[in-house]
Amino acid sequence: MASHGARGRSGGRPTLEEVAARAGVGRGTVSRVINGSPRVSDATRAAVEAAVAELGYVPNTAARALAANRTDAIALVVPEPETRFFAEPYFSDMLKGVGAELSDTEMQLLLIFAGSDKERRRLAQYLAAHRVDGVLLVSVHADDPLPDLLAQLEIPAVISGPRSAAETLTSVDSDNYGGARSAVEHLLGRGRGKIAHITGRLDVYGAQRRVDGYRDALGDAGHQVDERLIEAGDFTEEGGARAMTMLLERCPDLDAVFAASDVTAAGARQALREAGRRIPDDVALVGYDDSAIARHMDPPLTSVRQPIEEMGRRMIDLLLSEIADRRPAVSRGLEKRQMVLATELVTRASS
Amino acid sequence: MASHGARGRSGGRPTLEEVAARAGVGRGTVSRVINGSPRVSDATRAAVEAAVAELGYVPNTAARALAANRTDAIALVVPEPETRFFAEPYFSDMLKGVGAELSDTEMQLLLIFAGSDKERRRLAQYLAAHRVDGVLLVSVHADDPLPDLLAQLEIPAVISGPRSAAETLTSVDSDNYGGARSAVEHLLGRGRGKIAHITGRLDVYGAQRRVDGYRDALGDAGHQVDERLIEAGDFTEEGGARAMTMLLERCPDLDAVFAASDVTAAGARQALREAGRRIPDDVALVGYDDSAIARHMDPPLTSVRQPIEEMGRRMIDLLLSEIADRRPAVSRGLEKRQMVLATELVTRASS
DNA sequence: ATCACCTGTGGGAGCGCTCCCACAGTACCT
DNA sequence: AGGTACTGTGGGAGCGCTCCCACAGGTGAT
Repeated sequence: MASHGARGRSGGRPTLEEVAARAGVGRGTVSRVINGSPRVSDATRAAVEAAVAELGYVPNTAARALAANRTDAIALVVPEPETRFFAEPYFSDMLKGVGAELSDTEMQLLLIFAGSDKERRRLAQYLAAHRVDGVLLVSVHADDPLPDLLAQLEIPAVISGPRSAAETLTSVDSDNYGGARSAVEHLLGRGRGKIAHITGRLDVYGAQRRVDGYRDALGDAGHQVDERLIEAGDFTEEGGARAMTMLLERCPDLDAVFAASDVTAAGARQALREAGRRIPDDVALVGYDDSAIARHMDPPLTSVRQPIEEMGRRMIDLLLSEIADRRPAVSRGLEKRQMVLATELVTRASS
Repeated sequence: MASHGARGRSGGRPTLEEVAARAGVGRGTVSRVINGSPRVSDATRAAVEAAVAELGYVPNTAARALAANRTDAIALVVPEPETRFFAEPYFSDMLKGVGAELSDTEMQLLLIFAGSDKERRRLAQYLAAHRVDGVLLVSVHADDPLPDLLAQLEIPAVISGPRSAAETLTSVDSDNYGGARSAVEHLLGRGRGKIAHITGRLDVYGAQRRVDGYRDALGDAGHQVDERLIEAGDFTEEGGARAMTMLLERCPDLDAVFAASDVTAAGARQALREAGRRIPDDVALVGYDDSAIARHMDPPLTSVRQPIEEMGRRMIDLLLSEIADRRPAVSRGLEKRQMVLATELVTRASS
């Protein structure tokens, strides 16, 4: 009831027109002020700002979007079935970075799930309707058609984790190669000689890069890479346990394992226990992600930490600049659009 | 280039007007069809649908929002500094539920962080501008002004975790009282007699309810509640360790601990180890949340699982029905608007 | 004085929808 | 025959902005 009374005054929230009347200026001038145009005299600007404050004016997004043909919104597209992405710390950390970087802009963040076919069709409609100014893509598989759709629709997009070395989209990634190297070098430095590697899903580019880092770290240290010490995992605990079992069978004398994720390491630990190997006395173990699991494992797990929050921030930076570039029709050309951020090895009792 | 050719035809994406022309009907009729109005003949409907399909028409959200004064968007407001919420499994599970329930509606999901003051001011503006049709509120403290703001603006809202027994907002919660009871009853059933409780932050209503459940479970089993066996924690690992240390000092003969969260239990486990107590032989341990930590703890932790994904789904259900209720001006009155979902005890080796 | 060219400003047109009034057509009463 | 009451449809008005053209008034060159 109270609200009805309040609305009665002028029929709801103040409009730009009412602000103009109050400030004694035209509609165009108010628009210029709230959009930060420099072509307004100081006196006028002050008058408009006062009127805005007095009326508590807030621009109507829908009207603005309709008139200006932009949405001031970006979408974070999440491939839901990919539970790996939802796992701690990835998703929450990235969201923190994204949120932080977005907080001093006017941009909205839309969360879109693209797991099921139905959801994907809906997403395609969204994009076709240009309901967002830009898209953040995470955890995309090599054969996903989404990036091409985005390119075709000319929608600015940034991908986290490029699909391959030849990624065409702007991308942000952590240094999987360097991270793997640092893990292996750490183990070598601890005097370990027979270091095994349980890989991630090899259709994920980052997992491949970790294998590359593993190989090169060994090679550069003068070790011959023993293919029998490499076993494919899939980022899951079961996969880690399975791989570890096979490795122990093949090479009972291994003295260290570098796993492509903490969850994988947890599975490996299980298998090692069951085989009666002590960690780190018999076998040193290193994981990847520095998740809660690593901190709480027994013994606590040495792990490679990715700057995920920072990645989220950088993705927003790049996306916003792509959006800005596109607005004045002429793109600013080919800058360096593949960003790689350093990782950090967090040493704990497992190695 | 291809896309430019396609756009050239009529200057961009097809509009409702173009669909109308193509189908040989008026604008209003097309609007009725795409909004599912029953007042359209079957023949006309078919013609319009054909035209929509041929042109690949997708309604312009901005125009619709402007004309209809609704946004078809809801906001999930996240109090960011509250890292507890971001922790696994809470956030990701809830998001899964929310996403699933939203996937067969036209609603968009906006993620809004309301951590810093700046972000909160921005949020207030959002809400004042009615840029969303409804709000999902999670992890709200007793003294948060946000719920009142929402009520004042008459924006439909659903809260997860009521602020008190007298919560006025529609809420969805898990049965904290029952969950705690089941944990304590389980320990009693295992023959434990001196069961301690490390609480959560007591300014969180759910934490209070867990204390209530703990007390009543003991009382109903004919045990006198020993106040010295209750120690306040804060949902953190350090808090759990601190509380455990104090409990051991005060009551060295305790034989079980019910912790208000898995993280708290992890801290308690640390303190128990350092005091030389074996789990579960000397002291049984039960946590709350059934997080990754519980599964990977050594020994694996018995824990109370909350149906968080289900909570997300129910929140959306309730919110959508509130939004729908509000549309035809007359509210459908006071149904049961406080929903409580059952928990489940997951038994593992720690108890 | 005339012209050119700035800066600052007002306001019309139009973005693509929804809402609602008007009205033709049909059906069924009195 | 005239009334009343539907159903289905067309299209004007208007949502609150941005864009852009027009124009007033100032400044400095010719």
